[in-house]
Amino acid sequence: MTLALNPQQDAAVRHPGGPLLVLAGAGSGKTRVLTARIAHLIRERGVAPSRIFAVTFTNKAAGEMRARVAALLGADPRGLWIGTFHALSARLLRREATLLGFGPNFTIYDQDDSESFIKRLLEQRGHSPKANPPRAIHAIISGAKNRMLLPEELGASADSPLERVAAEIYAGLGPALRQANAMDFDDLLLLPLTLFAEHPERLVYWQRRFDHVLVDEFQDTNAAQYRLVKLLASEHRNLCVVGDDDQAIYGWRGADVRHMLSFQQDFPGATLIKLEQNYRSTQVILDAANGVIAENARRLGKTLFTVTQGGEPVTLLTAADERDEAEWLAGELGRRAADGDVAYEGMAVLYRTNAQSRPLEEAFRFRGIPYRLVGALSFYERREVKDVLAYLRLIANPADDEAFARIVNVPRRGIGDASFTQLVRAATQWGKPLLDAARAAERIPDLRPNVRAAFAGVAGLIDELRARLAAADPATALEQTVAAAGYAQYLADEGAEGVERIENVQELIAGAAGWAETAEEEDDEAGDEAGAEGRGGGASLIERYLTQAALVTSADQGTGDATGVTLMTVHMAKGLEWPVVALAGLEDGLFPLARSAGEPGGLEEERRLCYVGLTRAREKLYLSWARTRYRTGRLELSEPSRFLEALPAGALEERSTTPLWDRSARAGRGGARSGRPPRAAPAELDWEVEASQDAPHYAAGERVRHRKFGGGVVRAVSGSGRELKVTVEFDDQEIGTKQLLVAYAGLEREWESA
DNA sequence: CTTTACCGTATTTTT
DNA sequence: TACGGTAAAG
Ligand SMILES: Nc1ncnc2c1ncn2[C@@H]1O[C@H](COP(=O)(O)OP(=O)(O)OP(=O)(O)O)[C@@H](O)[C@H]1O
Repeated sequence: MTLALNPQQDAAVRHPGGPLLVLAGAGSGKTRVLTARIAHLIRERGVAPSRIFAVTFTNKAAGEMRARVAALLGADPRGLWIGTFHALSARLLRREATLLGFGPNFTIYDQDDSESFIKRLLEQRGHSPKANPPRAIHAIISGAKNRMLLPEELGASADSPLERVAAEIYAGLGPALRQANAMDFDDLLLLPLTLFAEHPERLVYWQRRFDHVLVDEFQDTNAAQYRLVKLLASEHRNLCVVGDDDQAIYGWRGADVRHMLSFQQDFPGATLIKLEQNYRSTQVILDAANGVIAENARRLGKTLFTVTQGGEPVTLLTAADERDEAEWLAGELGRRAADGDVAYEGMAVLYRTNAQSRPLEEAFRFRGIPYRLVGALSFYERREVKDVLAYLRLIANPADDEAFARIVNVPRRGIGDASFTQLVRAATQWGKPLLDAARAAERIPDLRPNVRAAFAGVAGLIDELRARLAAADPATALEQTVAAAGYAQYLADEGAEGVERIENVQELIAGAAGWAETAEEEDDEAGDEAGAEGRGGGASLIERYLTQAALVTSADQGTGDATGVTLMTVHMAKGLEWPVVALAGLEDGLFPLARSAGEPGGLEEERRLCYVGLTRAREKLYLSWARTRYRTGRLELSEPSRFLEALPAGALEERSTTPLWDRSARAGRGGARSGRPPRAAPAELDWEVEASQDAPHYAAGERVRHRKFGGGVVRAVSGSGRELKVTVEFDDQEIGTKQLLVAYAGLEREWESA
């Protein structure tokens, strides 16, 4: 099997060696090139899979690329190192942990773990978590780590009290994590660099360990990541990176597009290949995307063409509110599916923020349209899943204080804050992990006997589980743990919600069993490496399972089985494609999101994000915005996104859910040039016309009906034109009396609807 | 120590 | 609106 390639793609795939930068726009086949190149290296150039280090943006992308390489080769590329930076670093660090003062069984702390770890650190150091939200502290520390700043450097540049505290906590965080034998996400990227700096011979080893390094989505590489691949490739210089500066959307996380420029300086003589043919989208879609991105000033400059001329016009929908928007999209996608040209699996609705998913879900459910929500919450972030995994973590790593803190009183054992604080005090004093302190609870002063027994009981439970299950497979270990801890009973006591949680735990166990089946195949490879690296045995199955669980995100899940229309943020859609794509919530303030547009370079990043969203579509693109939207419980009035102004008028088809708001109805008025998005018309005039048509006649005492609040009586009228407000006393006592803007409230006179 | 109730704050995006 | 964290009560 082979992949069709154009000459430029082919040149990149067959590039003999040395630094190679593939710079290309959306849908030009960058990922395809990377895949084909890996297969080419293995098959045509005789490179052993285990000597290739390939970085993808998500675990899912890694899995897919691996599968495609396997299909091209006709055999699984056993031993291939492919994964995200975090996953690959973790794998490397498992083999090098001892040199860095960690055990090979270290735990990986996710954001939740890190935040609550920081919270305990704050409390220990007498800082109030209220005045210093752990979330904010963690964000500051993480930002510093991403910029590769040391605690002292952060402290020196701190100009707010919060930053000062963050610097102090940062200084204590490293040692504390080391004591817990744990690393956070940022450490995974930084510690390999530390290793190489402190142990140059290990750098040499790893430089010789791989012959080729490849990086996908290079534009979203941060400083530590870039440094890592630079170091790994600095001897053989076989570094192939592919990226698109217009799709750099993780600047807020420390990624820096400028690496695309420095690449050619860091690797003099690097080959540059540009791919200019887009194979994904119709001309119409490409024109729309190009129109938007053209407004960015800071670009490397690329051209992009397609042979798929024409195409369906882009539909721009104006909706009254977010429910209206969702209902229209659901109806439209349903209609399209019924027509039979595209299945639900070939459709996606993308949006800027996760909060926007709710009305969409409701609309899809209402119409019975299957959908697949790729949410903010990963399965592994659910409370019950984290609880059970915390037990497993303690089995693997008894020093994992965060895990211990999590389960010490779960299920309830009568251990409260006061007792726990005593335990922490003792552990700190002894310089021991919490589990050790609990085991020695009889030596802790000022504890009630039952609490003492409870501590000893947890410690005994963990010890017993570890003795019995340390070498077991993850599914068995989880199952036995849940049984021994009485966790299922604990959930069952929570009632209806607990039942769902129990199901999730069962799903976790089933998932672990499935994971072990695929993981065992990689096992011989791990054995080989253990020999090659001269470190006895690789990570245990449980350790590897936990690593995977910590690094798997929501984007990686919901892969196969549950099918339907995909709902996800634009960020998570990077690298994906569907025949039909809807980009929803295109309102100023939401997309571009006001908060990020305010930051330096923020608006351009928002625009790139929009470009990413638009270029996910192959055949048909819907864009939509809502005049009003509930945000944080408050009703917001919106203007269409400024990005819509950049759309070429030619192939735009405008729709509106409300005839009154249909611009064609007002087309006769001067000033509204045809084909321009609504924002181009003077907003002031629009609103006045609408308000005067819609709501001239309200009077006190009149019965009205609100789509959300139900029926009520008008008590007062104030303002005029677009400011016209009515005070309505609703029948529902819970709702009470509200003042509403007539222009937006969607009020009806009750007799009209009756 | 546990449960409940209320209040304040928060939603940007994710490894 | 909704969750999480805190305060007060049981
Ligand atoms: N030479 C080719 N012939 C046919 N189809 C191709 C060719 N190259 C790429 N494609 C198709 O174009 C689409 C986009 O390819 P791919 O995902 O590799 O692009 P990309 O540059 O990584 O895109 P993006 O940057 O937007 O994620 C895929 O459906 C792929 O199969």
